[in-house]
Amino acid sequence: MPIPVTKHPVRVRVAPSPTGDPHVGTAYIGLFNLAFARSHGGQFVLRIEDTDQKRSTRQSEEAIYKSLRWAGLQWDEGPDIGGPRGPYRQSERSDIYRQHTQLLLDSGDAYRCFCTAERMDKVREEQRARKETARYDGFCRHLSPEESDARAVAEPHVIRLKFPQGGETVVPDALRGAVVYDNSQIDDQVLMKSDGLPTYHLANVVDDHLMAITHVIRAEEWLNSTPKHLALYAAFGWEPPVFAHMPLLRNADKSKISKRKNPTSLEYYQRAGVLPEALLNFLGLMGYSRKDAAGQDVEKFTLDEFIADLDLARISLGGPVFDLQKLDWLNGLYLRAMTPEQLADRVTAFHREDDRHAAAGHLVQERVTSLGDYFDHAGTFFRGAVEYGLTARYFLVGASSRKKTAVRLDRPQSLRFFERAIAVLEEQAAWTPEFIETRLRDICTEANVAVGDGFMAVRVACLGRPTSPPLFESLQVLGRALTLSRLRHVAGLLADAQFLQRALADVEAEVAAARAALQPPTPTPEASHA
RNA sequence: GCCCCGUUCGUCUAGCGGUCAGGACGCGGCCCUCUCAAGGCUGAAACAGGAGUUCAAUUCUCCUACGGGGCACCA
Repeated sequence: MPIPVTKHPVRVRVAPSPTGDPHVGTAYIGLFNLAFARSHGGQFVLRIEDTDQKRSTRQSEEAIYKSLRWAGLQWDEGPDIGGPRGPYRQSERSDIYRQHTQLLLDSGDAYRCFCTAERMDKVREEQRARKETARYDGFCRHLSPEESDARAVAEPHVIRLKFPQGGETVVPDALRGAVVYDNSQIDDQVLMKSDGLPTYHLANVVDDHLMAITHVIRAEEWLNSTPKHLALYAAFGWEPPVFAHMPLLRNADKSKISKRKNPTSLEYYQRAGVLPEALLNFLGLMGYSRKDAAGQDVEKFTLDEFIADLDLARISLGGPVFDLQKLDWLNGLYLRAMTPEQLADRVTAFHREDDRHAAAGHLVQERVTSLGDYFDHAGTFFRGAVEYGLTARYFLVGASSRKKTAVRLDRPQSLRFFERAIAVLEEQAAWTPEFIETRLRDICTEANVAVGDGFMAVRVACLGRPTSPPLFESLQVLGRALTLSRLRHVAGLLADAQFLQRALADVEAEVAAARAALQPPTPTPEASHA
């Protein structure tokens, strides 16, 4: 089934929400959107969905630009570069949403809802008690226009879509055909929040239309809300775009990819020395595959080749597990394909453009004995995961203490200690040594362990060694993305009850092998007879 | 709980009624080799289960199971 392309030019978009780190899922969806646009001579738009005032930050927005550019996903129109259909930041489009909401109010396709949060909670509770689907009960749906207008003056309210009751809605999905929904399953979605800002559903439909988006290629998590979007297009009298819902990237346990179980921040990959072309190549293998003219599977390809080949209809819908091992292999393939000069240039550029060196130099200066010695001390700042051998024993918080009275945590307690550390360091705050130190001290106190012991556990987890420059400055240099990924990695290791035993067994095996190598060779029977 | 989507080696996938079910990562073995990688060769490894349609089902239909997603004044 070919993807319908009736309108020209093709216009697609990626619409991240600037809440937290730039996400690898954004790059994944961005890649397919960009490639689709390019392969049809169309445009790729970046829109910032910052209607959640509480969580959106400008800092996160900047990080998204930086990371998407790094990855090589350059947009044709966006908040930072403008374009004919702007503004591209939803927080700057409030008037547009207000006008369109008024249109729906006037036409009777939307209505004001004065229900309080308390009432909504109660309704939901009752529905749950009766084992019904929790949905809005339509309490305000039939208020008279007069009452609605009168109360609107003083009472806080939201505006809801009057979703058709009865019948069904068919979502034509370009990847899976017609998906049918019973309208009774769908409730009256809030379109405008009481703060006067639109919800995703309204903003997304209005913007997609005004920005002349022809194909909405987005993650599968949106499939179930598409009937509401279709209802909005209908209420406005607009022609809906073509929808294609991509499978969700998964963790190893098949759940939706999450930072708990995978590095999801694009900054992580950049700072871990992953080549952007390798990352895109890898993402292009998720749910998709290609063959060469001879029918052989092709694993390695450039963005241009991906674009030339792209056929959305070939996307496989099973959720692909994001496998770092294969990414590593691909990255190595790219590195090996370079000439030595190219490799040197890339390494040099990677380091020259990296802000870690200025601070790392400061930390390492007192410890280096030569220029070449530098990376012995600073190398850990420029890698992804670190390997732990015998040092894994420090993960049992307290294992480093020489004081007999010191508290030592067992494995589950240590795991909780690390989880706590992750939680406090995740907090949206400036990534400074002061912030890190304060938070880590707090959790040591909470856990009732000596700060030296707690810090040692974190040091080994994040830097790989029990000796390092001052911890907090080091973590600052390492950066939030790498620090958290290493802490999460260790938490994952600690979650395995057998991990430490296995690490110990590995070490013992190594020692045994070394010992065996030291033994004089036993004379062979032949030798002794001779 | 309700709704929706999905299900081929551990993982990414090819397959679109008749195949020894192919490739890739990872894993094992062998070769190459001063080490380690890389590279070459090679091995183990999958159609979730059950009905039906058909001369023939991995492929089509239905049911079940399992996985995922959604059911917010978050996106």
